[in-house]
Amino acid sequence: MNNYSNALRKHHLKATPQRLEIANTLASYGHINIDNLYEILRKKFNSISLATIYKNINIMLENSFIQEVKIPHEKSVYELSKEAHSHLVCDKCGAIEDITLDLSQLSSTTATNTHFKIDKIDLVFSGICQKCQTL
Amino acid sequence: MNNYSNALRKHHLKATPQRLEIANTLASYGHINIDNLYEILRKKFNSISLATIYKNINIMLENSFIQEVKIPHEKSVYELSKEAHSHLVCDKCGAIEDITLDLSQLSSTTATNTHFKIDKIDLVFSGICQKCQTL
DNA sequence: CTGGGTGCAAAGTATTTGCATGAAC
DNA sequence: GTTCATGCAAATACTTTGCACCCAG
Repeated sequence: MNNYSNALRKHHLKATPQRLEIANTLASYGHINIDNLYEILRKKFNSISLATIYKNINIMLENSFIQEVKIPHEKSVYELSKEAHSHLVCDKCGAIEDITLDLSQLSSTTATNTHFKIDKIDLVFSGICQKCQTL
Repeated sequence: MNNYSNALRKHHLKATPQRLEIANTLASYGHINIDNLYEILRKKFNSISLATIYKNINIMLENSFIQEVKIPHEKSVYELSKEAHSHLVCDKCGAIEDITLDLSQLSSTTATNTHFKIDKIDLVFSGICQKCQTL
């Protein structure tokens, strides 16, 4: 279990026990939505407020400590910031996996064709994971 | 102005004036969120209810007459169903453009590497459109 | 200490539901 | 005629805000 105190402070966030637990939970689950995060944090802090979760998620997003991932037909999930990557979502079990792809070619071709200056690519593959294919 | 009566019926949706106007509005705007759609429809049907908008958007999604597009940091927008394509979003003016890309290579490589059976790809480029670059 | 975070309650916003009426087919 | 859509009002769900108290730095 990593200690995220310094990481939080680097992002101008005080390292409170609630925030450390959010960081640990994101680290161990990979991706999680607000409601699940709240349920998990309640086990450790039985009086934690949903407002605290929202306030922290919002300020962590503003300070780029975490990122939001928008999944088709689902509530947004959140993950710790890391190098750019894409996502795979299983439509059967809901599992979310990260995958690092080289999209530089796609990006530059698209920039040329559209005259957009491209800063970011959000890419989500939906399908059926290996485990669910065999069920 | 296309007539969407038959298209609606093909998707098992009765062709009401409200639905026809939703279809026309989506066609002319390309992409639109719930609130803007409501404001536009109110000009034609001054007593239209927001509940009607929500009910129609939901049933049109279920019947695949329209698709939802999730844009980073924005409310979802909706578009008429058409062949698979990706989106470009301008972070400055909010403009959304369609682009058709051949992602078959990317898709098959990813399927091989992850053992996912991939059904759908949601791809959004964020950046600055040509117009906003010159301002 | 001091600024900022927490928890609670309340407010605000977004979305869905139930039902009576009315329109599509 | 029957089925389903509409509009209204109410209910529910989701998210933010204000404030008193408390903790991290």
